[in-house]
Amino acid sequence: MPKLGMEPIRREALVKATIAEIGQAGSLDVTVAQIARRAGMSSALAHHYFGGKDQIFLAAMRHTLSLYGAEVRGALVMAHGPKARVEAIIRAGFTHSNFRREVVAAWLNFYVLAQSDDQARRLLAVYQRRLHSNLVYNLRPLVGARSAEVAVRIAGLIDGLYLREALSKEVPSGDDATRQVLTALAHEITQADREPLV
Amino acid sequence: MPKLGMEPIRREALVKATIAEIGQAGSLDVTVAQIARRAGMSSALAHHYFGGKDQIFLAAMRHTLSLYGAEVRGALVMAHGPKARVEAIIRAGFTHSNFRREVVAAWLNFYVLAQSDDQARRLLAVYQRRLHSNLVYNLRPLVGARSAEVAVRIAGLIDGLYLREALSKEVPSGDDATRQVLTALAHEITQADREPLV
DNA sequence: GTTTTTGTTGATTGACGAGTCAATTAAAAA
DNA sequence: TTTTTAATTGACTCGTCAATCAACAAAAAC
Repeated sequence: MPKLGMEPIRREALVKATIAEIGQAGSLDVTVAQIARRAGMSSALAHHYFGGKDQIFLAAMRHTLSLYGAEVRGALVMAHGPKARVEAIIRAGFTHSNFRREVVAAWLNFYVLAQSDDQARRLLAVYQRRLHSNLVYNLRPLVGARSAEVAVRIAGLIDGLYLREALSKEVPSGDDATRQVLTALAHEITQADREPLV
Repeated sequence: MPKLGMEPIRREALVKATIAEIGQAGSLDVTVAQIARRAGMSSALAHHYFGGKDQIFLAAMRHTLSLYGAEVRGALVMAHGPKARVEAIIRAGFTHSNFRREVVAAWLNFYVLAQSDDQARRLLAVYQRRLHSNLVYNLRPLVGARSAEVAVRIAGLIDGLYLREALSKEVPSGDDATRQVLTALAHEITQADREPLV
């Protein structure tokens, strides 16, 4: 039955199945056979297309990351003005879709992987730098020269609240977290207004 | 050679070895044999005292957690006045010792485990609640009724900055992170001074 | 119509690892 | 002194899993 051009289809199916399996297990403790079965093929085929388990994981991570990136970009095109843009970035991180089991699991295990796997760490750095420069750029009109510093706090707060929300409740509320970050942002802006020359 | 009363000694050695192995691997992907060898005993003995791998991990997590708790408590007794106490809590999270390889690995894998293991999740909740109420209590004189809300932001910022610092650089700087959180705290206090009645 | 290329899998290998158990040692209790 | 109890391990079982490979199927190229 070899229909041609199966490779991209198989790869995508495997990536999705990988994310689903990781989400179900909560860890990277999933076998190639499980992934392949969910993707509707033999484990040998998974090895054939990806070469090894690590490659499959990396591809899954890249996919999760790019979904997040797309979400941020999508939110940004609909936002006009610096404040709306910063708010869009914040909101994008706490979307319902970002709190799905699989996505949380992907992120947490991504962090774990980043300790030992250089490729994972680099991927993470890319995402963080993009988010950071996005924030810095749009914060400048709001908080002036302190922009870079403020961006660190906002980004850190996003990550920290995401982590807490994802782990503490069964049904995470992105709205609570969003409100918290927006409040912090408001403080930063107020602060800037008090020291307009700094 | 059965000297009596070996159990607590063996347990402690196993817990320490577990943390060290997790730190070296960066993940929970360590074998009981590895742990036991590092602790200077056979793997059978590890099973004898702990019953299984999961129990060993849980004990290691509890140990890491209690070390952190002790650090916070130690910092608190030397701090007088609400502001100094809040600052002490913040500083305690970014100590050099908290950025050691093994400790970072323990925390990250703890988060991963908390998704699927109920005991781990409960342990994490305990730590978070303690930190939260500590913050709320000491923040009240500083920010009044907003205390609870502010505590969420401070705690979130601590976690987020810790995560970023631990993963982005090879040599994490607790000082940078501490400064960032203290600045955020200053903003919150300023904000409180502007709305003294709320 | 033959050959090459792409897709596909069952079967197998080789390694590893968690947990068990019977057996050994020596201290302590009786 | 005999017996119980704690400490300890080597050897073994049973299962799992990543990775490989030979072989087969069908479309495309020649």
